Amino acid sequence: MNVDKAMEKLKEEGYKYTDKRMDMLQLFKDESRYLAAKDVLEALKDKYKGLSFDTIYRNLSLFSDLGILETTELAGEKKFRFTCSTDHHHHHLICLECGKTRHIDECPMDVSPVSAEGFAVTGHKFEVYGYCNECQES
Amino acid sequence: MNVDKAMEKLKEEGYKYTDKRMDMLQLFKDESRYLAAKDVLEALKDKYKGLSFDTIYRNLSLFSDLGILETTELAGEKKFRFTCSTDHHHHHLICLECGKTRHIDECPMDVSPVSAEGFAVTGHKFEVYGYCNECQES
DNA sequence: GTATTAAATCGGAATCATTCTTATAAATTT
DNA sequence: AAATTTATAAGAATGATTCCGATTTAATAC
Repeated sequence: MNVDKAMEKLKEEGYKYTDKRMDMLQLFKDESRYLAAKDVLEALKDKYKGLSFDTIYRNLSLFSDLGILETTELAGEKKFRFTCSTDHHHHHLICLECGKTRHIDECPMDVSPVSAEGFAVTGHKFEVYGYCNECQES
Repeated sequence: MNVDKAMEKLKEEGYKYTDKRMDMLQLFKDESRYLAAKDVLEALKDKYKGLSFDTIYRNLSLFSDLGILETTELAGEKKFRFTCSTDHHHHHLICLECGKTRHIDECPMDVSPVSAEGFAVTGHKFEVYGYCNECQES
């Protein structure tokens, strides 16, 4: 996934081109880590002085619906990152400080599938937490 | 873990005996599933008319600090359940409707440990979601 | 290039879960 | 029973997120 592809996808689906959307996507591209809504506001508020949370949340949720962003919930906050280009299902090692990630290729559901009689499995979450190089120092 | 042991633990640690704590613990014992603060309030509000969220949250957090309750975060809510009696590390299959659980004995971190150079791992989360028998019907 | 239309944005209010504060009440100790 | 310490109620405060009405803007039709 990259910015151009994402903007194309928006167009295909009948959504409009706006500078704010473009800049939001560029931000996720540049950062390539999990960001919260407030991080996005922080990054763009200088360029767009009246930028509202509503706009950010609306677009984050749109991007995530279109598969442009991946999402997780960490410490009571929704976090978003550019969908990884690796097209196969995978998980992440996540820095609790800055949101930076590393891939985990092996999915526990493949290695030893979980199932239970009468229980309809619909999804799973596997995340490993810690602190990245840079964040350990501070 | 059971109600009596939990109340003993409270006493050992210098906390006071109150009917509300006892009833909260009994509730978790009876339900044996993940409950949110509002579920606890709902269950006890008839017996204790002025029961406040503060009391519930304070006690939930105390119980969880003492290892009496396990906790997870689901759909933006903190959820709590009686700590499983199996004393070894394990995970859960969780019903998204009612919070009922099944054990998953195998931990993905044992099967194929995740590590990464320069990344200090501090924890992980593995949960499988779905719908239990009863909740599938409705 | 202007008019039309549908979608996007702003600004602030509303909501929801959770935490904090201060005064009062209850449990434990003496 | 009095003194001490912890627990509680009630409501205010907080933080993240969503909703709403009015306005603006992008895409499309003319």
